[in-house]
Amino acid sequence: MKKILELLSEEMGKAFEAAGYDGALGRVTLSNRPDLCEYQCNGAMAGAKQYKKAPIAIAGEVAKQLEGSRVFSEAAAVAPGFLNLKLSESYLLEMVKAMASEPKFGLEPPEKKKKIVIDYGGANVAKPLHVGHIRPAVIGESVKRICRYAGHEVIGDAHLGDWGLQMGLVITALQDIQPDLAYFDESYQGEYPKEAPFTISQFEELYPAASAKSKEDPAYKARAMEATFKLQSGVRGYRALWQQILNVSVPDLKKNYARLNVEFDLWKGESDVRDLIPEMVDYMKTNGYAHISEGALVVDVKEETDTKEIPPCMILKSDGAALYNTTDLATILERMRLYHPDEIIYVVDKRQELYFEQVFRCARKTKLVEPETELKFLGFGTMNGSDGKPFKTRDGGVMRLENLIRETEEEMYRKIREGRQMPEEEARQTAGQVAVSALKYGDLSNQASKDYIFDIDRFTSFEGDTGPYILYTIVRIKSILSRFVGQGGSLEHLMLLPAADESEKALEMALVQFNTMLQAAEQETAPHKVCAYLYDLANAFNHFYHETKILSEEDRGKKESLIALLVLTRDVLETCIDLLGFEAPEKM
RNA sequence: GUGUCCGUAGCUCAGCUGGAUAGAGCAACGGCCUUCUAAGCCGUGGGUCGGGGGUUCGAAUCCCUUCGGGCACGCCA
Repeated sequence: MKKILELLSEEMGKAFEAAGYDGALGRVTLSNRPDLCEYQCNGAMAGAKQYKKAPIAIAGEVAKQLEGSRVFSEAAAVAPGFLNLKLSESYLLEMVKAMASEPKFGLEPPEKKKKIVIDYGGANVAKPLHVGHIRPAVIGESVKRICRYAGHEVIGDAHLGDWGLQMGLVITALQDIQPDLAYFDESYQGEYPKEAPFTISQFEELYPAASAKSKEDPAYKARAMEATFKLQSGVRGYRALWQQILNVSVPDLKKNYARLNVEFDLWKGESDVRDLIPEMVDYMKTNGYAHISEGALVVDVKEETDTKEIPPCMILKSDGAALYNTTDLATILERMRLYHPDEIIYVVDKRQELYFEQVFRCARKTKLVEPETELKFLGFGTMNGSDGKPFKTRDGGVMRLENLIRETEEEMYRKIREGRQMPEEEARQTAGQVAVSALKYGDLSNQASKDYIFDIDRFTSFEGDTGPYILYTIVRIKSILSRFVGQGGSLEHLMLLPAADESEKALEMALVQFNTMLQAAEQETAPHKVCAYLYDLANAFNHFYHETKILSEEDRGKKESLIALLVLTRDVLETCIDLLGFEAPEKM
């Protein structure tokens, strides 16, 4: 179905035309003065100059055309030329009914169904996830769900960092601890053991220690680089050990992502494109795209229209080694071959914007992608502590993601135990769900591109614009519905009646905004719009709830209508939280 | 230096294809539970939208300028 503002604008446009004016002036927007009206149209003021007429006169003529309208119950011309509008309850009811009966609450399918690859998460093998990984995971997952809901085919790829120096570091560190392992014996010909010679918890110390050591000790770093080189050049033992590291690390990553309801369709990594690199480099050379500059192989990507200097995109370092650019470009090549996407979205730290600009230009210039392939950079800001600086633990270290989640769960559990009577096990489970909502909503309600301040007390609060508040609202609805069913009521085939009061009408108007909101969220890849909508809708519901007695309503038809409205509200709220990547418990 | 993003209430943030009295939440204060979850609802106070200029009937929103801050700027990812 069409969006409400489009329908209202069409209606208003007809009135403008009937009064002898350009119909395009009839653009209707949500009122910014809810005390005066529900919707407004400012077209009379916009058209005043064109028609050399006082805006109020135009508005008056248009308002006259709307007398007896089935859409607007009120259309008043107000100085200096506003058209203040109220929707008729019967028309609004038609909209709500249509929304309830149509798939996806009246969201129209996209004009063109796209195949989208979304690259998010930013995890590295053998390095535990830390708080810095929460944003790409949470934002990427939500964007994936939003695009998918909007009707596109979406492939989420974790694109693991599994091929760089960090692998060499971990291997070197392992060698120091267990030098006798068969993997390090170059004369060893037999099968390697099936069991990995290490556990995931060992990596937790191994990598940070190795990384620190390599910064201080050049000899150590040289060993790590050599190990990296051996791995990349295919030394048998190193490859086997690398595979063991993946075998241990990837399930652990999956487990941690799963706690945040983050699911990837692909667990590909940088290593997957290793064999494409020589071919790609050769292609860039033979087609004259790449040339040597300061010893390195580069592709120029600057353009006439640039307002700043764009450095060339480096394909190979002066020592001939591949780098991040190389794997990213090869990954684009691979994705085009395997999936041929219409769009690739990168959910990465916004500090990498210039870098990706280079990569995108390079991919275009070298025709790795088609001219119409969209390459989109979705940069996110830093998650800061209350001091406005990147979030740290109390002792100044980097906090593990697992610990952040656990601490949030503990906090939620404590609050639930304080405020509610609930069995231990149920309280634990509920705390888990509410904690995820707190973390995700706290993150997603901020614009992705901005830095934000992580405040655990604020996010876990049940008050205000928080995940727990949204869940609480849903739980309230579920509670009424289950009582209704318990009393023998059915949630099927309920007939909606026109809104009986202002709070009910306001709830319906909020509901009807759904398709508008979702389209904007999808087109702008903006999960925070879903959050803002959720909060508006939850507020509208809670206000309505306060004003309306539902289960004690004696008129059966009216009661069923109220229940139908509750069902719709619940469904929309739950759809929205699913788009953000969390879910509501039955009780809390 | 060049580019880029940001500066809105004490704090955290919306609003930015220009519209009426700039909105929320938190914090502060005051109301509302014999009745569907008060983890809720209603209300009060709190603002030179960093400063200046311009465009416009009208600017937080567009343009210019200035101050303050973040970030990026070829062999890291």
